Amino acid sequence: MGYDFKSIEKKWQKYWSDNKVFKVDIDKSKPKYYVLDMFPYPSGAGLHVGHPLGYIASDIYARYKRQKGYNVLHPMGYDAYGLPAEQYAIQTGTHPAVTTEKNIKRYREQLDKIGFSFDWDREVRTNDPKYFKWTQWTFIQLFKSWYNKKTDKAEPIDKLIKEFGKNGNKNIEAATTQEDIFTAGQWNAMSEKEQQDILMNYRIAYLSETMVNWCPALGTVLANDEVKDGLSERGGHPVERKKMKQWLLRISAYAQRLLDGLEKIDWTDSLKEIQRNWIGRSEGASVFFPVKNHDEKIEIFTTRPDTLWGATFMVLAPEHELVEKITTPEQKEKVEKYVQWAKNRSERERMAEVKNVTGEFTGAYGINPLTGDELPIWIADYVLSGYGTGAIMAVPAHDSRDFAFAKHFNLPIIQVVIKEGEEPTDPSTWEESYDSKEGVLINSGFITGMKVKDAIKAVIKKIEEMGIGKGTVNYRLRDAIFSRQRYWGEPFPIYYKNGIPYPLDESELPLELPEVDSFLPTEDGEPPLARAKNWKTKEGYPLETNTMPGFAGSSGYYLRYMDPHNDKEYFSREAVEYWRNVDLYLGGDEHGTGHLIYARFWNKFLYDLGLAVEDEPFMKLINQGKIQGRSSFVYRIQGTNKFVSYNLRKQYKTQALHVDINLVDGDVLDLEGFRNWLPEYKDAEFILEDGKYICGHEVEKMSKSKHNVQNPDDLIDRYGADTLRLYEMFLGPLDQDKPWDTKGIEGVFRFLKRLWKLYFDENDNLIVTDEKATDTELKVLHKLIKKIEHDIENFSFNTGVSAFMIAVNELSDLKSHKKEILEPLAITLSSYAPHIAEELWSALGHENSITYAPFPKWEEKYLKENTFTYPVSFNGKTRFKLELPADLSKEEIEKAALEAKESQKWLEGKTVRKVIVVPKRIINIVVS
RNA sequence: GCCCGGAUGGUGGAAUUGGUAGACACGUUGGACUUAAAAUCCAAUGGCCAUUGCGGCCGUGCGGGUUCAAGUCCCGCUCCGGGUACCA
Repeated sequence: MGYDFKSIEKKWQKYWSDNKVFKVDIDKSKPKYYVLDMFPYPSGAGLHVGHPLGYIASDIYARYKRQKGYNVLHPMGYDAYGLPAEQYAIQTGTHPAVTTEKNIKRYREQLDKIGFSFDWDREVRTNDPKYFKWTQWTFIQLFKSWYNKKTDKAEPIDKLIKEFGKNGNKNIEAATTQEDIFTAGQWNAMSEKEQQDILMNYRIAYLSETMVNWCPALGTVLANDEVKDGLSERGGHPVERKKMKQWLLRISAYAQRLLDGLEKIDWTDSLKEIQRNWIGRSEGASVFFPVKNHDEKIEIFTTRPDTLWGATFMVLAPEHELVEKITTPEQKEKVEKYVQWAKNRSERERMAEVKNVTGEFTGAYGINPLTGDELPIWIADYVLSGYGTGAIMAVPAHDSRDFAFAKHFNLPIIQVVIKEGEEPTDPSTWEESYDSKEGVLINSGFITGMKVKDAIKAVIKKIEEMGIGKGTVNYRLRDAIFSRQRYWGEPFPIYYKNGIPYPLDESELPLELPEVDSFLPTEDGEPPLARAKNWKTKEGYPLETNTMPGFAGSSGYYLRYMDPHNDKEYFSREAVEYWRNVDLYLGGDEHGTGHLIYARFWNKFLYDLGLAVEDEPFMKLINQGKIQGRSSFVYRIQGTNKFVSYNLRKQYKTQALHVDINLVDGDVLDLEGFRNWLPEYKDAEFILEDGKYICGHEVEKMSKSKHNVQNPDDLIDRYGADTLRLYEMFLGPLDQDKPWDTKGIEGVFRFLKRLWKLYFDENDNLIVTDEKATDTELKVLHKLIKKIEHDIENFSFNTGVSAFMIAVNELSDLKSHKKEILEPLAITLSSYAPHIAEELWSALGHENSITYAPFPKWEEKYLKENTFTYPVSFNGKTRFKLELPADLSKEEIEKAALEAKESQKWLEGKTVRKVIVVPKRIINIVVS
């Protein structure tokens, strides 16, 4: 029978599940360790081999940590809301809950076959009312909170209301869109509606009329991170800018904390960089420019206040509120036309035409508050309404965009910064602007001669003294649009009374989705929930018809895992104080600007509320690379049904067609299988080479349409889960993208069969003995333990697998069948290949699972080498090898090397200049 | 454009962080076992030259440099992948 993986894996999977081997509870006698995989969306297509890659790695780590004595929390669940199930519902009428349930079932079956050590008792699903109750609850807290800049945290809105009643808002420093100052008297005199409108400007979850990314094809708005290149990330549909009333989360209030938090977490530099760019902090100054013959002032933002003397014009975003007021009658028509044109352009058009310079003169002039110069005010869509103040001073000499604009419209260019030691030149002859912050100021009043950095500080100080501006920091990070005009998501716990939104009482939660007759928007463009009958509170007030976006449910799930069945609170104090936060988080880096920002924000908010106990949710994060597909191709001679083998294809005019990789074995096509694959190939003819049809191949994305999807079930069927686990790890470094090549899996399968043979003979008799192990055997074992420990801790799983192979090869050569060696070997292997390890463990007479067997300790004494084989080089070139006792001194080594008979040939007629000896490394003899 | 990664045999990849380049596998070739195949085992396998023996030369995308010694460090490129995109 030999290594019968099928029965072994079935047996142990059942054992783990029946005995709840991986169930964990709070155990204060042990240190905790929290290993988490990114929340999967259960898609209808099921898993392909790329999906479990991260799960296998995290599972190895979780199992290893258990053996190192940690109490390991390793849960799994489902991010169950999502567009695919809803799109399917629209097409077929099948309720998304039904589709989702079905997909989850399939997903679970696939996961179970791989032998993961999840504590399934902690499973959560975002569409489960017991779960989303707390998503809704958090939303209510966000609604009832404001961000106090003085304490730098979220605080209850009630406190703010009291303060308004006492002192108005003059003493409040908040993250807010409220600009007008009011007194307590004014506040108390306001109507309920007026008060609520003002509070809305402070709430962290707030309703606002803003420009949104509207995707007509999906019938919903999208968050910034859900739009890529002007198209929706899901489905690739065009996205427009549209002004709509939407729920938003005031994540911008947390921009600085999100930035600072990156310093203390162990993520890859590239991911931190992605987040830093997304947050986009820039320091500069805001300066007020009076408008000639108007009372209005234009506030501009600049990172280069030192270049104020180089400003030659101003530019407003077409949407800027002052455009209408300041435009002169003569320019009115042109300006209106431009504004209209800019407004109607789609996001994609705008982005595609970035290099085209467009704009219009308003006829108005701004006044440079430092120089008194009059600057023509233009509008142009290269200035964005959403960033800074939507207005700039243009310094064409030192900003490439202003430069292009000035060139195009023939506006003056004045140089005010120069590289040290250079002479000024005429900017009108320049090919490009000088944007660098390196340099010295010229033609700039009191800052002339200063270095840029000092000049910036000096100007900020000056404008602050003059009261015409101040140093400010701007962030690119925008508030997150939090409502979707879709059905399949969490309903908002919000109702409207006289048009004013109010949160439901917490006792009303969870608010479940209503039944609807169709999953499409209504005829008047209302979201699907508007179709529901009786979508109102028991008092009869209408409920919010938007639903929450995908990231709502996935932003706090790691906290819920700590205490998933708690129906009184999100999670208990006790649970969060024990589990705290995620120690190791594994997933793809495509979540850099989405989930990973939102979850950090969500966590910080809960931290401010005193619920979360750590202000960063994910301490260490590893991005697993993607597994790419390896596509196979056949070459059809154009216009025929004849296929020519790869190496002969050049002789014909051919067309390369994807062929199902299951019909190809080592690039050789299964001709019969191919003919039966699709009806059109039934009568296919072939031109063979050496009697075979050789296919071409290419590495590309794994996808159904490319017929290169490898699904794990087939491989498990043929080789078993342990082989699959080992092979996925063996493919290469975890964080690198790598192509999938099924061929190599044979190698790890052979390894497991060889391993098996260390324990059993051909007749399945256990051949493990109690004989004392030799030093050589012990060295093999301890070398392995040391290496595996090191590799797991460094997430170098691929080299770990080869270490196992080396050890098993060596033990096979030694014909080693000793328990003293083979028992620790089984434990060491058990995190990688848990099924076979359990089987071996039980064959060795153990009755408990290997899961909690302590990880063996390696000992230095077994690793000692008596001799070392030195590579001896001459002038850096290795010439021969010399075995010497390991404990020789440098001088003795040098002597031995020079005296070795192989050395003579290289020393002949040469002078020894120098001998470099690095003990246990190398000997290098320099001759000339 | 800007910001990150990366480039090592026919293939996936290793290399204790400056110290024997190509571990471990796949593939290929040859051999053993077998009536045969599968499975298994053994051997060879970076390139070129030599092969009568030793052996020699070249070699980690390209060009320079530092060093006794460079895949690894520095400078300058090329190509590939990812992120971002008028963010003032």
